Amino acid sequence: MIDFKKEISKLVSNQVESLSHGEVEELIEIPPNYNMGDYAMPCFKLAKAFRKSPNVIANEIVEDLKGNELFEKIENAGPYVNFFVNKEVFAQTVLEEIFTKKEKYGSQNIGQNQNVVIDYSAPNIAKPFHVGHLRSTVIGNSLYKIYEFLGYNSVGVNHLGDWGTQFGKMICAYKKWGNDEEIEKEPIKTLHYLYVKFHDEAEKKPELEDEGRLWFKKLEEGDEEAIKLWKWFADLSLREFNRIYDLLKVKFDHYTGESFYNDKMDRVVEMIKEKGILKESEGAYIVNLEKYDMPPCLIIKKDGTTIYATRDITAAIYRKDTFNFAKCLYLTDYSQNLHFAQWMKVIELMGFDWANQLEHAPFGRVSTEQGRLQTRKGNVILLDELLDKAIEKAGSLIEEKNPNLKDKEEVARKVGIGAVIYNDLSNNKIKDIVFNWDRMLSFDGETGPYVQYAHARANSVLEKAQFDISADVDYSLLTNEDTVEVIRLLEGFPQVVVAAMEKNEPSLITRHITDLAQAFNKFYHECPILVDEEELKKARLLLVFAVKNTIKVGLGLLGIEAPEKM
RNA sequence: GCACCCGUAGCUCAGUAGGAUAGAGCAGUGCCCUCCUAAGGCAUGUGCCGGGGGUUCGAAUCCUCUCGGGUGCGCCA
Repeated sequence: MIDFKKEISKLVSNQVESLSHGEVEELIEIPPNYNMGDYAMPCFKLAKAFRKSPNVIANEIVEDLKGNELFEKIENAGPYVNFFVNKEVFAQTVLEEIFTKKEKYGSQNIGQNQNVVIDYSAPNIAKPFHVGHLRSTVIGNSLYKIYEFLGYNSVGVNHLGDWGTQFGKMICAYKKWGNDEEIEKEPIKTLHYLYVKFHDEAEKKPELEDEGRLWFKKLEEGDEEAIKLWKWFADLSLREFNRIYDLLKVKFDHYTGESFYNDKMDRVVEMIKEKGILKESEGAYIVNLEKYDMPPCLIIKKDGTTIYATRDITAAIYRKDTFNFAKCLYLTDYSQNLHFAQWMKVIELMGFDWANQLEHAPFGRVSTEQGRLQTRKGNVILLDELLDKAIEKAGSLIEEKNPNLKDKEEVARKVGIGAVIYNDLSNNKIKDIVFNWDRMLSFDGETGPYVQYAHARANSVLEKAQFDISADVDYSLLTNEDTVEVIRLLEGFPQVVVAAMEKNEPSLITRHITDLAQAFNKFYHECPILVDEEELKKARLLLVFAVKNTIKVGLGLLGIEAPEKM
């Protein structure tokens, strides 16, 4: 595949001796408007070195570059040199590449099989799975696929919140008010009700708190009854979580939650102590981080028990030992920024040279118009409810628009879920989200269904054509503006995937395939595909194939399915 | 109080390793289905880019101050 940017750098650096390849490549940009060319090079920065005005320099470069077959025109526009690529060559290089690579278009072996551990989702046992948890789940799932696509070996870890004082409280509440039948019927709802009730009661009778802590102590000491109940709660919760993961098509390689590290923390605390950085303070043990402008990292609480930082440090060491990762990524909301900065600094202070391979990728928080999501106060939007509503809406739209569709239920699931995932992956992840049902269930404009629809349309044309697609077409037929715009977006896709990985930002892909769908819809409207002229039909079908293929790859990287029909 | 993040059109947001006239979608209005899926396309208006100052040939983008919102700051995770 010809890289036009590189070709320009080559040309210019050959002409202008004092400039290297790389230097030129950094200067090249894409003009705000295509009537100014496909690529442009501003000459301001050369003005000083050459002691000439940028306009004169641009003009001279243009004179030197005349007559290159890759470009139909190289023009001087004030201080800019504008490059217009040869559209035929451009179409050929892009479409041949896609036709050859197909579902691998955009993939690369950047990772060289190195392991990347991705820690995502991590819901709390016995608590409802609400829209707040959705973000970590879908962002992590998407990054999992993106890293794989770029040649890494992704390891997905669900670091379940399955340990802590809260489980002592749960057991206590269960012993007092629990009913097995109700729990089996609606596990999380009932368990969560018990948990809330416990807190309400504890406000009146504080001694309940002690009782809860006692049960947690029993749990930590391996008390048979406590363990049995804890395990029961965990199994019930997981069963419900898995229903959601199945709907979302999200998978994990490991479900090693917090409890997994119980017997591994002593050794790590010992290591911190040996390094001489563990200090006693106010009855607890900390690592002082004053030097790094951070509050201390708490390792051991006053009562001798561990805390989540201890578990995170332990888990990181375990993961390094087990997977020898090149990178370990954590997807949580930004309220944990300080926590991650602290314990990662501790890893560094422990002398682990891989500390810089740990990376926290924070995202924004979800709230409702009523304010923050609070499970305890009932201000939650449950994920099952959201997913069900989205699927239901997709279903009724199918009834309305395409009642003869096959596999209606399956398509409704793909479209409904697609809308929800897309919604979460469409903006920069750091932005907060105020949940809004109308927005979430909108299927028009920049939405998942819009992109899926473009894909289904493309597929439909290909099916109707009954034609063996080939890359042996007359590329001079693919040079009108609506067509070229589509090809430009196809061409840009691989770089966007890389950027999405580098910034841990799936939304870059979301935006790009939305633009592609948009350009395709326009092309579809303007340029009839199944025309009588065989050569034109053949050429356009190749383009349609390339679009369908690229949208499908892009959606796949987001964890969104692409129905063939909808 | 200190630290970090966010502030762009009525709403939701792109654009921020400085570059040419700041872009989409939604909402509103008006067109387009004898034509490959109208979940679509086309047209139409809107911007002290929160505000002041600075750096620069050039700032939504960098620096600084300031205002508004969010988050965090020792025994929850």
